Amino acid sequence: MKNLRILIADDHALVRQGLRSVLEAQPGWTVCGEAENGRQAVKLGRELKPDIFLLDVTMPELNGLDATKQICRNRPDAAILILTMHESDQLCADAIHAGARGCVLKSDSPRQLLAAVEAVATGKQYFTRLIRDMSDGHGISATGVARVPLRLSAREREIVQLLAEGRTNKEIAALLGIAFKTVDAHRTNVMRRLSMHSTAELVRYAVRERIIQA
Amino acid sequence: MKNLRILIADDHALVRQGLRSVLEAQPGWTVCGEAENGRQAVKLGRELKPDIFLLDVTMPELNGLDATKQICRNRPDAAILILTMHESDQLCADAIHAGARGCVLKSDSPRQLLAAVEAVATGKQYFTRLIRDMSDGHGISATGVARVPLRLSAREREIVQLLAEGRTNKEIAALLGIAFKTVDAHRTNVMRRLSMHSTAELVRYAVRERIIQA
DNA sequence: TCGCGAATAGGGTCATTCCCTTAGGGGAAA
DNA sequence: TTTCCCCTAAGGGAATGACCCTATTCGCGA
Repeated sequence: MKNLRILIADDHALVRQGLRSVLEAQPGWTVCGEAENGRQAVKLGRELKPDIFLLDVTMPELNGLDATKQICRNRPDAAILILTMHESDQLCADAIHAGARGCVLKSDSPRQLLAAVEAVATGKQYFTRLIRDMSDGHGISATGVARVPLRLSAREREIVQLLAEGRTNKEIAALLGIAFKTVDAHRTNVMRRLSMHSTAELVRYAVRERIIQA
Repeated sequence: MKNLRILIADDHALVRQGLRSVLEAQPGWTVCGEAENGRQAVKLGRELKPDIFLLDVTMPELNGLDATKQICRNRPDAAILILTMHESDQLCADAIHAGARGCVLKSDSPRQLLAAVEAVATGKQYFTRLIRDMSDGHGISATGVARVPLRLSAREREIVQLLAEGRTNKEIAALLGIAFKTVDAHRTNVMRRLSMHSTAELVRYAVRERIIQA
């Protein structure tokens, strides 16, 4: 692996320290700067011209996604890796749209972070989503490289919302004027696609994806 | 400074790595174990008997404050330092009440973390923010009508957390080493007191009350 | 035109939730 | 000591959810 200069941005100093210690353990890799918000990251990016940007999503003043957009305008070839606490399909989609090449979780292992940095440095994409059972084969490969973030159809979204609001299949069927079994089918489909096994997980998904408010 | 053995608990691997690199840079200090949730921290604490516990607040299965209470029962002399993302007077008060000796923010500098560890190791307290005077009334509404705060007991909160994480009564019973019917009783009690009628509502409650993260 | 996927509907089976009642022991507070 | 709350536990029963199937209709786009 060639030499790499990396800029890290996270509002938590202790997290920055963790990232630095993981990244600088690789020969040839250096953390050329630290930012504690998105605005600082954009500014330092112009000055230091790093090879890689590693940006936390939630930062004061300017968040990671908006920072990504600005950095992409300044430096279209920049390799930007988004760092997030919660896994979210919507976030992955937003990150791609903003111009990021990848997405890593704070709960991922140092090894996964290194793999992600190496991937985006060589022009590839890297998304550490859990590997999901997607029968169309357009899902996520075993290497963690994603093609298409998972999306729900409008109907599925509607039903997930009602489920997450605490309604039963039967109530939803009555509300929507469809059969109980149809509601059950939608629920089953969604849960299988998302690799979930309980209502609780579905509710948390709905909150994460802003389908409902907690 | 004498030798110190430290146990760290945080659900984010990259944060653990950061804490480790900061702590182990001190001569004589070692991180003797890592836990990714509160339950694991309690278990490892019994086995490894560390001098210091460094516990994140928000963790799956068992949060840092409830873990603190359990560790204090096992090892009354343990020095427990709470790690949190958001600064909050209420949290500091809760941490003291649970038995912690200090509170550090993830946005604090490595230097502050080291100072905090050194303080609690020598029997002192360390809080990065002052604690608000908590003498003002609790449980009485503005109209003067005594209101039951609908607070959950520690055991109930523990079970609500596990339920909201998607576990079944049976799984929780196995995890806590109690009877399935006891878990069911706790769940039923909580839901009746909170006027809830479904798991979904319970999950949303848990998210609102920050018992779990979405 | 053909194929695909979404939405609809119905079949069955087994596990789980939800709600009721009752009850003993322990600890804290009065 | 007595009272009260919490944790523990159990039995029973109705309702619901979780997870398998297959199948038809419809609209969109290759």
